[in-house]
Amino acid sequence: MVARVLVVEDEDAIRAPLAAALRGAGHEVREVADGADFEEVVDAYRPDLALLDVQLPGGRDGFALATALRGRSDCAVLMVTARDAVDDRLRGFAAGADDYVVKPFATVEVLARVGAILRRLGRVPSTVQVGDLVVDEDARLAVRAGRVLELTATEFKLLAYLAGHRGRILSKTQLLTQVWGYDEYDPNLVEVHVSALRRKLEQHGPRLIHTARGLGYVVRP
Amino acid sequence: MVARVLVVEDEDAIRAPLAAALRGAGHEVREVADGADFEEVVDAYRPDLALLDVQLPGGRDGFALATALRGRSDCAVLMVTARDAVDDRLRGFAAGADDYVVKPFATVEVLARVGAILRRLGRVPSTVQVGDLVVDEDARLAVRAGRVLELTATEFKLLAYLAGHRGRILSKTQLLTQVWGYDEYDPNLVEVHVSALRRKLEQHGPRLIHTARGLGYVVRP
DNA sequence: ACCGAGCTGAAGAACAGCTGAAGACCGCCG
DNA sequence: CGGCGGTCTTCAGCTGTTCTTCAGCTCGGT
Repeated sequence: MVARVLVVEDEDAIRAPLAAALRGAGHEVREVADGADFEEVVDAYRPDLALLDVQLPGGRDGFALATALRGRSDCAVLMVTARDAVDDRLRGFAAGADDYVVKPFATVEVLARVGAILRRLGRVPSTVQVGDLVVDEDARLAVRAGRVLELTATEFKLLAYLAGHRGRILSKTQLLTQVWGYDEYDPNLVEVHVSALRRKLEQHGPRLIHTARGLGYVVRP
Repeated sequence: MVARVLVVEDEDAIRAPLAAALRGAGHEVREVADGADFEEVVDAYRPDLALLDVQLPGGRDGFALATALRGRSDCAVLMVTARDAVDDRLRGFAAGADDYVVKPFATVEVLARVGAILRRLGRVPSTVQVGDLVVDEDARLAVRAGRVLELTATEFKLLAYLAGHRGRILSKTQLLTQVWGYDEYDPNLVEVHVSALRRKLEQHGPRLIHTARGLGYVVRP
C-alpha cells in the first residue's frame, strides 16, 4: 500500500534518511521540522500516517501533536523518541499513538512498523466523513446532519469523488475525467452540477464545497 | 525539469566533462573543487541537487558536506565515490544522500540518476519557509504566523516564485517572464502586485519582500 | 532640491463562476 | 408505440473578483 506520510522531526540527520527510506518504499513523504502550522499542514496534506518525534523544538511536543491529530484526522500515528521510558510509552498510547519506535533505530525497522500499521489500516471503510456529512459509496447514501440527501446519479458520483479527496483542490478537468470520463473541457458542466449539489447540501448546514478560483473545488468542513 | 546543480569534485578530468554533460541536458551548473566555503556557496546558489565527491582535499569529505547540506537546504544529494564499499554506501545514505554513483562511471549513467532524482523531487510536494512564512506550492497554501493568507492566483504564483528564490535579487523582467510569461517590460505591473502582496503579508509581521532599488526584489526574513 | 524609481488608490476591462431556463435524452409505464 | 417524469447538457445573462492600466504621489540617492 502506498501512503502519504508526514514526518515531523527536527533533527535533519534523522529525518532526511528516514524520508529517503520511506520514499524508496514508494510512499509519498512530506517533511516538517517542527510542530509549527501543524494543523494547516495536516489539513492540506491529509497524511495516512504521521511519524512524530516526541521531543520537538517550539511549544508543542509529539504528544500534543498526536492529540491534535485525533481531533481532525483519522490518520495513524507512529511516535519516535529517544527516551525509552515506560512512562513515555504510556503517554504515547494515551495520546492515540498506534506504535512506537525508540531512537536510535534502524530505518528498516521503522519501515517494517510503517508497513504493519498501513496493512492494518488497509481495511478502508467505504464511508467518508466531512464535518457532518457522511458519504457511503457502497450504500450509495449521502447523509447530512442526520438527513438523507436525495441525489441524482451524477450528483452522487461527484460528491463521492469530492468527499473522497477532501482537503485537496480538484480541477474541473480532473472532475470531468474522473466523474464523467470526458476529456473535453467544459467548465460549465461541472459548475452546473456543483451548483445543484450545493443547493441540496446547504439546506442542512454551511458550505462544504468551496470554490478555489482558477483552480477548481475543495471539500472542507 | 531544469535544475541548478552544484558539482563538488576536485579532479578536473572528472568534473569538467560531468558539468558539460549536465549543461548539455539543460541544467544550470556550478563547479567547485573542494568543500571550502561550502555553506556560502550553497546559500548563494541554492542548488536543487548537489553532486558530492566523497574524497575531497581539505578538511571535509563528501559525507560532511552532505550532512551540512541537510541543515540548510532541501536540495538533493548524489554522492560520487571511487570506493565501492558497502560501508560507504551506508554512510552516504545515513548522511542523507539520495543516490550513489561509483567511479569510474559513464556520464550517461550520472545523467540518468540525476534525472531520476529530479523527477522524484518534482513529484514531492515541497514547502518553502522564510522566517515565519510557509509557502506550500502543492497545497497552494501560504501561511504566515499561523494564519492562512488569502491570495489570488497571481499573488500566489508571485509569492511562490519569490520565496522559492529567497535571498536572491529577482529583476522585474525575470518576474514578468517567470510568473506572467510576458516578454514586454512593464515594471508597474510587477509593482502593483508586489504592493498587493505586501499588504497581505505585512498584516502579520515585518516586511519580507524588500526592494532592491534599480535591481528588483528580494525575499528575506 | 531634483530626478528617476517605486508605490498605491482608483477605474474599467477581462474573466471565472453561478444559476435559471430550455431543450435533449432516456427509461418506464400504460 | 407514445407519452411522461426525471435527469443531463447546453445556453445565456448576471455577478463578483481579479488583472491591468493609469495618474499622481512618495521616497531615496545625488
